[in-house]
Amino acid sequence: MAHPAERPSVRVRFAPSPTGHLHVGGARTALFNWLHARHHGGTFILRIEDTDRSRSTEENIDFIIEALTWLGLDWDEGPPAPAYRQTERTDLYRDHAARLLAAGRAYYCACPPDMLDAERKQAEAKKETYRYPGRCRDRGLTSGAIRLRIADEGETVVDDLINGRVVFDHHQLDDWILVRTDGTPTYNFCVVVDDVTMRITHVIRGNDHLSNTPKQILCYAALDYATPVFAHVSMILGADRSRLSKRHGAASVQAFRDQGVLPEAMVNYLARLGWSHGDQEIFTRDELVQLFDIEDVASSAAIFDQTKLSWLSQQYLKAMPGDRLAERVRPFIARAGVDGAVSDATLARIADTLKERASTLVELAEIGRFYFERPREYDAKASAKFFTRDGRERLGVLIERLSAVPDFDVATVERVYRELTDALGLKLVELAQLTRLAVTGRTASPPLFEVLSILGREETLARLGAARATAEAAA
RNA sequence: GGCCCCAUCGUCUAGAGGCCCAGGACACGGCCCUCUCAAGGCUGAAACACGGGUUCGAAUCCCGUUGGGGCCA
Repeated sequence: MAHPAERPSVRVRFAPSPTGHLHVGGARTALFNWLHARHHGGTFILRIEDTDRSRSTEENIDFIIEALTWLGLDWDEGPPAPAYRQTERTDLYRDHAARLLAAGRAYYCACPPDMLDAERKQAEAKKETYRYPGRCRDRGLTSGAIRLRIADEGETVVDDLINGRVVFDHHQLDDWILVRTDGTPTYNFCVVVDDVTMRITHVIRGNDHLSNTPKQILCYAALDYATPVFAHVSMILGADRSRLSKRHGAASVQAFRDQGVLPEAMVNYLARLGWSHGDQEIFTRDELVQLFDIEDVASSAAIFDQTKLSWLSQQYLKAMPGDRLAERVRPFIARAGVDGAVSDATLARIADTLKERASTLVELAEIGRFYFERPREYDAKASAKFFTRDGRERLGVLIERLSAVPDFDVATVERVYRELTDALGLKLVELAQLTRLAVTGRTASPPLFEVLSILGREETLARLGAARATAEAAA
């Protein structure tokens, strides 16, 4: 039995390339890393793989940081601290290449590209995997590209926490390039050096890197470093089973943030995509941390289902207390071009009536418009039905009664309607729909008495009066 | 093209040889509740890709086929 102290603590990293917004697939990988770290009380590291200078921008780095922050995936090491970007680590790559060279585990290669090209084409024509034949292995060159020397025979095994044992025959591998002739290190080499120097214990990343893993394992060995444990997470696909991209609709974290999906819902959805715990669908963050095990992640690809995300988002909306929801929705009301100048307390009441009718904050702001704006027009079909001579009279009676009532709380307003319904020999629905149309312009809204009470007596009477005028004009 | 990964309802998944003529959730249909719309409750339809093995017994193990995805300066 090993003492806890003897077991190295878990160190994981999320290493995105800042070439755009944070993709939901990347977000899920980040989440799994974060959960793994938090579950084991380990360290979560953010590293920026910005070696692709042409596509990496400062703006994109900010986007990624913003998205991770929004999701609540905090990192223990990483930017803005220095040395967590590949462009700041070039010395490390050079030093490691030099070490490999000195130890004879790597060598310079001066084969001209067109020669290599021709050989590759030839192999392809023969339906074989192209392997660099190792021509420069023992030439003792002192310049050119740097290649890793690997054994011609044998196999390299990736023991993957998600995919199990994956065997690669060395006949499929070759002396790959660590550093290009122009001195720039290749992706696979940077990753190894970074993971090794950051003492990463578990590499949790996308499935698209599984094929690169044997090369990397050989590089760890050449450097005399222990290999980390690997876990390759499947990709997220669009409805047509191709890799999820913008053409499938929203594919980035910020797109969902802008739609007004709650980050809690996003995290929950992403966690459930490929991972599960019995029949449970809704998890608090603490539950996820407690229950998550990388080995329970499914190996098959998953299709991103916006509909289910919406459902989850609504579940979170519904469960959120009005006052907290009010804070969240304010910016979305402003963005909808609505003058939402009401007190926090009123907005909280408003939010409570809206929250089970919307699945995003954008929707919520939209369906709540009527609280802030008087109807500009009335639903045509409904006004034909309700703005009749009878309707006009009933509006008159309502105005009279509601003016006379001592309070304007929900119970009082409801009592007025119940009594009036009885007195006129009507069904509640008839007066309710008439009023709803008058007050909101539509036939669907949150519970009417709540709405009237929130609007207040003055505003209610004004809207009722306007509707009556419209009804008169139409008659 | 070579190599690698994957394959349970439309979708996310449970299922680690008998508990499964396959369970849950989203979406969809019906009913109930109800001042409308929702929400909620009940309920219905819906899947082990195909073909061979192994085994007394396979969704579960093996092989192949098909399909999808990925990697290949």
